[in-house]
Amino acid sequence: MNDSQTPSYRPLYQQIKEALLSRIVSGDWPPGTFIPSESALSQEYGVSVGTLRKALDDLASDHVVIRYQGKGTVVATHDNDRSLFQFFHLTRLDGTRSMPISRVLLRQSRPATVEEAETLELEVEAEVVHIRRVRELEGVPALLEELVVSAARFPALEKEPETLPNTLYQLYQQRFGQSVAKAEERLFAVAAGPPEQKQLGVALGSPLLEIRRVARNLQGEPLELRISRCETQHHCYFNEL
Amino acid sequence: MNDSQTPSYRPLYQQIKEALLSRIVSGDWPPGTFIPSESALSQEYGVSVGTLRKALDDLASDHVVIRYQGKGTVVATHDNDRSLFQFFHLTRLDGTRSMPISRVLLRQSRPATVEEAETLELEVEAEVVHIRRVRELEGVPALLEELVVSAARFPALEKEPETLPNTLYQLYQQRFGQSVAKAEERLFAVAAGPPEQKQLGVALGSPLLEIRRVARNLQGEPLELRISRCETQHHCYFNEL
DNA sequence: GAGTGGTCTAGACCACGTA
DNA sequence: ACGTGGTCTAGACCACTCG
Repeated sequence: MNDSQTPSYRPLYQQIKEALLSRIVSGDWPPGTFIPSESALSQEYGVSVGTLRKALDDLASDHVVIRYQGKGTVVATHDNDRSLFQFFHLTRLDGTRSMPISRVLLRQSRPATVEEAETLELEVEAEVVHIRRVRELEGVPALLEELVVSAARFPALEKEPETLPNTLYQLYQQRFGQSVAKAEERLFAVAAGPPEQKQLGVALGSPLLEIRRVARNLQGEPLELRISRCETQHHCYFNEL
Repeated sequence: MNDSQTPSYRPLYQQIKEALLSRIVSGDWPPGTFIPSESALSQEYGVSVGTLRKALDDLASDHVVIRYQGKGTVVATHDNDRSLFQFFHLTRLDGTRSMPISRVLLRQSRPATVEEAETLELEVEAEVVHIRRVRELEGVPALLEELVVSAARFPALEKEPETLPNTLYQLYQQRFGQSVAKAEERLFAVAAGPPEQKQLGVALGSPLLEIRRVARNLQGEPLELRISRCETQHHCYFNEL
């Protein structure tokens, strides 16, 4: 994936791609705005339309921008349907999706644990915001979620309005200028403990699906560590290969 | 994904892509062979190199062919490293992969259950081959796998040499001309039963990760139903979003 | 050096959305 | 009617592999 070697040759379209990406990251083109047309950009950078096009196509396949024929190219947001479902793999048994409804149980600021600091690449005991919530699918509590972000990167997140939006990533993007661009998930099977017993109404020790996700921004820096525990009687984690 | 609408307009490169795909499916170009060069194919089909190139790039991103600069374009096989790992998402906790070692416990031909017939799109009680095996990771039994395929599509599979290869998909491809091109996986958390207790050495009722996979060929027809139950103390299911 | 895929160009036309 | 992205062309040169 990463070339630590000096590439000794770097295609023009990749340089253009980087230039465009840096303008997006810098806030020059905020999420949701239309960027200049292909021909305008190709003139600005002094390259052919085809080369600029390849750069934009690359960004589109990375979900950084979305192209609409006849309209233009827009910087991706987290309220686009496609973007919403990029990070939510829990579906009904037949593969259809449904929107979860969230209820926040805990919101606090505290020092990071060693594991959290390491994962989020923070100083030891740096301040983090910790949120715990239950998410319902089809009206049934299905998920117990713990999530942790850097308090420095998301200042006063714990003081946000009582009703956090369902899609936290939208909040990260709009309030803090941090777009979740990619994530890694590790899945485990674990036994339900007292918290899950209480919140999800499952038996102590019954099997749950644990999803540990590290969400990253456009530059690849870790933004959020999220641990979800999910009951899989009515839903499952769906993945296409 | 699917256009059930009459498209009323179909880009040339998509038609070319289909034509190339049909030649691969038909066995005209078997897996592992190099197909003609871009310029040769563009002449044959009477289109520009750019158009033919776009068709090939599409097939490459579908993992149907693999392109090597300076060498040529080869029909994908299941012994390429990349193809091997497309369907195997179990990794060590740090995300690194290791090759599993398989031991077959059972191999029999029998009528399909209702669920199997439905999933594999077979007549009720059509004959299927059923294989059960244990797979070891790092020398520790980690997976108990049940898999079922159509006996008509894989004739005499149950009489294959005693030592089935580790990568069954390679066997499907080489012996039966069936390439697994894509798959859907559904993940659940389940409690270990007596078989898992015996084969994996885990406690009765301990949580296991269940992976239900339907593997499909290039045409999208279901080839194999596979149910794996996995212990997640030393390994996990890894997914990048 | 010959052949392959990868990049880059310049320009034409098409399909789509909006006004 | 106009501007956008999508397709298609023809040709040049570059980087890589191999004999």
